[in-house]
Amino acid sequence: MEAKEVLKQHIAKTASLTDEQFDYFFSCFKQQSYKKGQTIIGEGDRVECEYFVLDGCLKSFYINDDMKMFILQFAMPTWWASDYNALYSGAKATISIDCITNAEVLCLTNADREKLCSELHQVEHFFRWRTNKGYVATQKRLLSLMNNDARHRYEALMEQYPALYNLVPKHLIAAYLGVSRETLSRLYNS
Amino acid sequence: MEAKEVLKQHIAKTASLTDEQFDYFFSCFKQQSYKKGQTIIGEGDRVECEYFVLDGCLKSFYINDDMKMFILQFAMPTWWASDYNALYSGAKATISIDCITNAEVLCLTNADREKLCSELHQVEHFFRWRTNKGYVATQKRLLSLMNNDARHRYEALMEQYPALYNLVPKHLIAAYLGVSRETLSRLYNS
DNA sequence: GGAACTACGTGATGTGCATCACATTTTTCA
DNA sequence: TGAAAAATGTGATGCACATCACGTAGTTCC
Repeated sequence: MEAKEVLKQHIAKTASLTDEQFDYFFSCFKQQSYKKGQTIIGEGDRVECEYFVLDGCLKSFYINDDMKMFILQFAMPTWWASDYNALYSGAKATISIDCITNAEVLCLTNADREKLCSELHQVEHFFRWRTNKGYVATQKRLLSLMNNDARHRYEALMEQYPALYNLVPKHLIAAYLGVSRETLSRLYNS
Repeated sequence: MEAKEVLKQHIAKTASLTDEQFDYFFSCFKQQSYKKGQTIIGEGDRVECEYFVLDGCLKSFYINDDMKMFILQFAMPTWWASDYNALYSGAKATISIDCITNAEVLCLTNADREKLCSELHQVEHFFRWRTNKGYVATQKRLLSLMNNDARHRYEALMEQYPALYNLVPKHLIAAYLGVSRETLSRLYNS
């Protein structure tokens, strides 16, 4: 399917735009291809855009002082990703994004999003809903991290996103769950 | 200060409403008083409203099967609280809210918020920004939970919200940080 | 003002998971 | 296609924190 059509159907679930409005909306996006392993946002970068995934899989992550990686999100097709703190505030990126597989994305600059939101009420509506969904999901994950042990979290993740099992290396799944790769390995070999 | 004025100044930071628009906006809120210990949202309730805190302190929390409590948020004046998953989806509450101190709040029903958002573009703008802020803060807390040990998290919390130290019992701070009350007690007595 | 409840402190013990170390397999790419 | 790099498996050891148990101080409220 066309990039345009993918985005259109995605938006249509929560906002109703006329064809002209959607054409204008879509015209603000820039399509871009990335290779596996390529960096989209690096630590310390100025963050200009957010990214809508058309194809492939991204990860957004944080690396601490001991070079340990923590994954915030695996971004699959129709998911959005960015360092939203940096993007909204103008601060430098603390969250990085790179490509787990080759990827095809649509880029939208912060300036264009704000412009679209102020020009088209329905676009603002869409972004409110999207952000709300992310907020609720993140709260749920926070609770899961406090409440459940590593095995529970692993099983819950595999149940919700079975595709991840073959798509992303195990040590990245560990970095998402917040356990060491060794512990994760022991979990599913028993 | 008047409830109306508190809300007005709060909104004005991110949205510009005319006086008439704000009057209409405010007319959708219902002011309510609660006593210390009182439940605002109980597990399993239908959630009708979200709450804007004028005075006092609320907590939003989850209780697991072992009756262990995990606190998502301490809601202080000018903060918003609800079970947003239940509120938006119509599902029954899994998050509860009650009062740590006597409290004064403004209630806004889900239906009224959606109505206001669709009628007044600036209101939708406000709620997009508020939710975005919550999203970013929750992500940050998730990272902190994965990255830092209990002492770090405790010190970061006390630095950011020193008022909590005298305002809320220590075992609730423990439930927020995701450690046992015993461990927390040992942390700051050393 | 005394009983009941809640908050808090602190020792002893247990455990889930991290860390270190090294072997093995799989993937990458020149 | 063969060498280097990345991913994975597995044992041994250590530690941060949970849990249990019990004592004390402060608060609530009939």
